[in-house]
Amino acid sequence: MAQPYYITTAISYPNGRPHIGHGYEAIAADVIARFQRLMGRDVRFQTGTDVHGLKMYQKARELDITPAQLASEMSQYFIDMCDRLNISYDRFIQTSEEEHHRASRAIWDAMAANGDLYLDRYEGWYSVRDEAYYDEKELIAGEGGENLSPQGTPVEWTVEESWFFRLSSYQQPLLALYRDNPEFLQPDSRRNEIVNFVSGGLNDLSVSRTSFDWGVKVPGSEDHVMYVWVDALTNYITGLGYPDETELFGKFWPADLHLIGKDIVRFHAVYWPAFLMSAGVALPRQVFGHGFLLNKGEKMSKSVGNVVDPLALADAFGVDQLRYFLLREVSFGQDGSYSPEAIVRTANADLANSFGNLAQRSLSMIFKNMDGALVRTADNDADRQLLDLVLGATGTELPKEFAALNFSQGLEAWMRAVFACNQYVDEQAPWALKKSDPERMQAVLMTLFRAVRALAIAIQPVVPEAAARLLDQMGIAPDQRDFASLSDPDWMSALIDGDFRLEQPQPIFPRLDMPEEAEQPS
RNA sequence: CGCGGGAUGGAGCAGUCCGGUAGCUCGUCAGGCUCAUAACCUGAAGGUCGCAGGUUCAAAUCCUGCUCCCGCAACCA
Repeated sequence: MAQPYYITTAISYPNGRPHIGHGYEAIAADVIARFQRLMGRDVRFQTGTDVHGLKMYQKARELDITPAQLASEMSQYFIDMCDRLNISYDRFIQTSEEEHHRASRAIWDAMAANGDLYLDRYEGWYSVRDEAYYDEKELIAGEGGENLSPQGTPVEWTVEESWFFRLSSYQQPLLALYRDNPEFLQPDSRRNEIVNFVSGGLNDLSVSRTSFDWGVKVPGSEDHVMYVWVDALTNYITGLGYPDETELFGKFWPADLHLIGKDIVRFHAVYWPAFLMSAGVALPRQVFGHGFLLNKGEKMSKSVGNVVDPLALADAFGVDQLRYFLLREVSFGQDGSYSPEAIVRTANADLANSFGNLAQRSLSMIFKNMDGALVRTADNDADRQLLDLVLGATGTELPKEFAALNFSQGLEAWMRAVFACNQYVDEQAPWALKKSDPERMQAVLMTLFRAVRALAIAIQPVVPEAAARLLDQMGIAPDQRDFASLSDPDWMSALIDGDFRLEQPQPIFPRLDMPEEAEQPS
C-alpha cells in the first residue's frame, strides 16, 4: 500500500483576482505534490477559496448580486489560475459549500462539548469600513478631535455579544508542541517568532460576529456567524469528509503539510492546533510559512500598482519556465525577488542553454548517426563516472532536498549534473568518434541517452509539461517515470527489444527574448 | 529599550545553527569546439564577507556595540 500524503495550500480570499503570490504558493505546493507522487506516495492535494466575511458581503451588495454568486464568480479566477499553472489539485474547496458549513458546525460543537466556548461581550473601537476593532492607543485624532482608526476611517465604541474560545488554556500545550515537535512549524525563524508570541501569554479569542450574516451560523446561536478563521481553517478537514469517519479522513488526516504564507503563520500555528486539540482531532504534521515575492525588491501592492498577474507571466515566458524560476531562484521560506529579466535569464541559462540544449544535441546525434535506434553498449570509466554523478543527483540529492523543501538546493544539484553532461559531451567529442571509432561513439550517445532520461525524470515535478514532452520523444512509458524507475535495470533493454526509434527531436525549451523594457534605460 | 528579515567580487544569491583553503549563477575578458536551441567546454580578472571592538592558534561564521535597507495598517501568499 502506498503511503498517503496530504498537502494543502491556504485558501485564498477572492476579493480580487489572483496575483503572483497566490501563484507562487500554488506552484510550490504542486511541485511538492508531484514530487511525492513520483516518490510513490498516494497524494491528496487541496486548495480553494475562503469566501465568507463582511468584505465579500459588501462587495456583492455593491454589485447587486448575492454573496454566493460573487463567491463562485471570483473563485473561478482561482480555478482558472490553477488550471493554467498546471496545479494538480485533487480538491478545490469553497467555504460556502454545504459540506463545509456542516464540518465547521461540527468542530464548533466539539469545541463547545469540551467546554472551550463561552458567551461574553466584545467591546472596543470598531471601524465598520475596516471590519476591525482597534486598541485605544492605535487611534488617531481627526480634525474635529474625533477618534479615527489608523487608516483614518471613523470608529465607534461598539459592544457586541460574542462567543469566545478559551485560547488562554492552550498556552502550555502549544509551547509543548513547539518544543517537542520542532518540525511542526518551519522554518525555524517562524517558529521562534511564534514561541515568542505564545510565551507572552494568550488572550481568549472572539470567535463569532453578529454584525453580518454571510458566514457559517453558530450552532444554537443562529444570529451569530463564526469568526472567519474558525471556518476557514476547518476547510482542511472538510475536504476529507469531517465530521464523518470517512475512508478519506482515516487515510489522509493528519495532514502532512499545510503550506501557507508567512503572514498567516499565527492562525495556523496557534489557533488551528488549539482548535484541533479542543475538538479532539489530531494535529497536522507540519505548517510551513513560505516567504513573499517582491517585485524587483519591492513589496507588491495594489496601491503602488506593481501587482503582477501570474497568468500574464505564464503567457509571456511559459508555465514551466515560471515554475522553474520560482523554485530555483527563491530560497524557500525566505522572501524572494523576481523580475521579467530574471525569469528570462534563468530560463535561458538553465533550461534552454544547458538542459534543453543537452537533450537536443544528444538526441539529434542519435537520430542522425544511429537512425534513432538504441543499442547495447559497454561502458568505460568515463561513462560510469558520469552516470554515477547523474544518478546521484537525480536519485539521491534532489529527492533528499525536495523532501526537506529545499528546492533551490535540489535544483542546484540537478544543474551540476547537467553541466557534467555537457562537459562529458565535449570531452568525448562523439562527432569526432563518428569517423575514428563508431562503436565508441555509440557508447557515448547511449550514455547520454541514459543521463538525459534521468535528468528528465527528476525534473518532472518542476517542469511537468516540458519533461513529459521530452520523455515522450525518448519513448519512456508514462508509468516508467517515477523515481523508482531510476534504479530499474531493465528499462533500456525493454526499449531496445521493442525496437524503439527516435523521431527527429524537437526542442523542449525555446530561448526567450529579453523583455523590451529591460533594454530601455530606466 | 516593540518584533522580525537583510547587508558576502559589477548584478542576484549560498555558506553563518556545528569557527579552520570564500562558493554558485549571471555578466566581463581570453582561448577551445562545431554535435546542438548564436547553444556547449576551458581558463582569467574581480571580494579586507556593512562598521567598530572582543573571544580564539584561527571568525563571513561565536560575543558586544553601532550604521544603513526592508517588512510588521490596508488590498494580500
